[in-house]
Amino acid sequence: MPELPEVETTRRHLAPVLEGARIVDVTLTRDRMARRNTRPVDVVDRLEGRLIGSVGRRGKFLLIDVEGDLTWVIHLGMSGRVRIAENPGEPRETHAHFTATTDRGPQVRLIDPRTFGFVAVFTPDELATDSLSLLGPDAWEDLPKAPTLHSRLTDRRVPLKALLLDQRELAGLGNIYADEVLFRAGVRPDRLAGSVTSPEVDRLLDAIPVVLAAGIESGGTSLDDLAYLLPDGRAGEFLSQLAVYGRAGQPCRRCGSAIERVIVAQRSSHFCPRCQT
DNA sequence: AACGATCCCTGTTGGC
DNA sequence: TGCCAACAGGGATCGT
Repeated sequence: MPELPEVETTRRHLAPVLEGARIVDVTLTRDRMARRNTRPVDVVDRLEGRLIGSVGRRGKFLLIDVEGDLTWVIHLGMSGRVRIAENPGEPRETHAHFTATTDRGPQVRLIDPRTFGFVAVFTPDELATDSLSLLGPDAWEDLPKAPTLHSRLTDRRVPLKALLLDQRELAGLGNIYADEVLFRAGVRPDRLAGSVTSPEVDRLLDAIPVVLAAGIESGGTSLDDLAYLLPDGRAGEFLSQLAVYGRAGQPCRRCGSAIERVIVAQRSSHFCPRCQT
């Protein structure tokens, strides 16, 4: 599941390929992938022939500056990945629904079997009215200070994990890294947000950059063959470092207790019953 | 307003 | 072996 570390890894691969390049051809073979634009054809028309500026990221969204005051948005959803084909002649992958060819040769492809991801090209007005504008601070670049986060938690009756997953509160954490952060902070995912103490807030804010840095350093988490891969086709290597996600029944790496799995906020959640309270 | 539930989509998995 | 229901989940949307 592409989360902040996977999207950041993708961004770092895309930047040298796209920045300063001109898009010479765009193909969209599945309209659903462009559903955020009023007309899917806008994605093609607004990219073709245009010069690309900086490749940025906010939360799990890639935000790419395009000549003409446009913003090219890519979201990977749950099964999306970017593939950089050095030669546009390379056979098109199954589920490669969108391609953009640069004047330098390489081709950027968006592959997404479940099509929960999307690609859009927004004018400033469209960007401002899209739900993108509701995104909270980026968990990597713009992590809030303890008093700010604590004030967002007080009086909230949702499970803490639900709040960590809410992209309007904090942008970037998904199901895997939320579980990993909660383990490192020693807090259960089903704890009510309003019950989190000051020391626990401090531990959460300490844990977030550590977990995200490790994920980025490893190139993200590739769960299986279907899942996320780096734009060069390699697998991310964070899977082997996961403390709790996907480890139900296995011994906690810290205390040896069996990792438990429960449903919180309609998502599978993994935690150590002894290390997390 | 806050919160929970449901839906979208399809490859994979597990039960019979 | 083959069939099929259940499952995975980010985010939008709807109901309470």
